[in-house]
Amino acid sequence: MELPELETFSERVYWVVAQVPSGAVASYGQIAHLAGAPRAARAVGTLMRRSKENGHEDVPWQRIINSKGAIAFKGDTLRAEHQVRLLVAEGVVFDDYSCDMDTFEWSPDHAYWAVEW
DNA sequence: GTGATGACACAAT
DNA sequence: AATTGTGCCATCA
Repeated sequence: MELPELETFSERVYWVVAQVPSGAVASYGQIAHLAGAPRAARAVGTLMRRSKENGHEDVPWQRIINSKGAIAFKGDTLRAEHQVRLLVAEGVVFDDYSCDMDTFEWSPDHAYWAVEW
């Protein structure tokens, strides 16, 4: 695949997230880093929450969790359970709203991840 | 332009 | 292990 030339941070984030394969997960911080803003993990969370209304209904938002391997918004039980269901269906093993990052965290394996946006 | 808001991350309790 | 405090930063109002 080719590295697209995306202007805005949000577009780059959505593109990176789209690269995460089924059966794997990635942290907000990892996505922020790959999108060129290493410390913008928090902003990535905002973008995942709003992905649908931003016109990115197809991005696998459910694969983005926090750095500890847990669902980020335990407050919203309904939504959290939905996310876990989706991930389990993809083969990720969850226990008490969290999974083992050593096993399931996505490892980007292409050289172009080193390029600068 | 300015300040408030989070699906974060990390260190210190 | 769980909670609290700080830093962060793209969005939104």
